[in-house]
Amino acid sequence: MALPNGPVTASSEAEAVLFDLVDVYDRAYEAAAAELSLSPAQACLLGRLDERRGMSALAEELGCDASNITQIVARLEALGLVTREPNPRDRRVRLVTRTPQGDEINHRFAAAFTFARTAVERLSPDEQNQLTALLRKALS
Amino acid sequence: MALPNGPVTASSEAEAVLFDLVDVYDRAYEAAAAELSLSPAQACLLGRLDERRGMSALAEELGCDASNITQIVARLEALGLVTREPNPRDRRVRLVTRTPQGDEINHRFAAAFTFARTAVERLSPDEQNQLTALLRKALS
DNA sequence: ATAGATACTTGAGTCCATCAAGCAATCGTT
DNA sequence: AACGATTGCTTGATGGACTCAAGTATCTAT
Repeated sequence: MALPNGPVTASSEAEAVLFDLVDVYDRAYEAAAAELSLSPAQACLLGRLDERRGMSALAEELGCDASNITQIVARLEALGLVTREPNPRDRRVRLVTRTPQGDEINHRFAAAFTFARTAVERLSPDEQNQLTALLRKALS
Repeated sequence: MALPNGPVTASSEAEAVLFDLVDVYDRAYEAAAAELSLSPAQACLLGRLDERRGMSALAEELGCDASNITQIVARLEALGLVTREPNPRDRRVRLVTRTPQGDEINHRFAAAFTFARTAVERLSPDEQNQLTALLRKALS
């Protein structure tokens, strides 16, 4: 389990609840990945492959170094969840695609990561809209 | 930068905003730590030392293995931010304490991690209460 | 006094992450 | 068409976080 990203001292109740949320969310994500023997990074990457993508596109999207993607994709490939095919239109690019097995695992991961969904579902539709509006404002 | 913990597909707008929040929060935490040349785990641990604690207390509080704490504390000690003193009442225990320098760094980290604070401050007091209530309900 | 629990460390192994260096393919310019 | 620069990716090295298994020292309970 990754250590939580807690504030040193919360300056308000809202801030404390925010921290709780982030912590529980991250742990739930990690736990869901672990159920399928994936690391969070692997689960994340697998989830971004609804369309095939080049490695640098993934690196940019995920905000990390390309060589990091190389490693993670290599492990996913070794697990049979992903393939790397050359792009005929630009032979520098290697297109990453989920295998059928990768689709299956990705689907099961989506089912296992219930946290965000069930949290939202504890709220009425009205409350969901309020929450969305408040968070959007807080994030702006 | 750690890869984000995004849901495979968001089932609602609220869920998508939740994910955004977590992602931005985590990145801000990491960036604040990086400003002080700390890893997120180091910043987190340093923040838990307002009172001195034994290693296993820290491990339990943070939800990880004791040997992980040993390592992180060793690095913080090498940086001069923390000391390990034997507990005279139980010589198995090694009490971890922030040094004055550790206090200073911890204080600067708290100042650097503005994300949660400023996000909350974009809301009126009323809205802050609403948000707190909604998140509490969602987390229950 | 001894057996068992507790606190911590060490060592080995995996993964994530970053940086520097390198190769191959493409692009832009002339 | 050819050259240099850029782009896409990989490799190798390094470091931190994390886990597990094994080990030592101390404490507790009987």
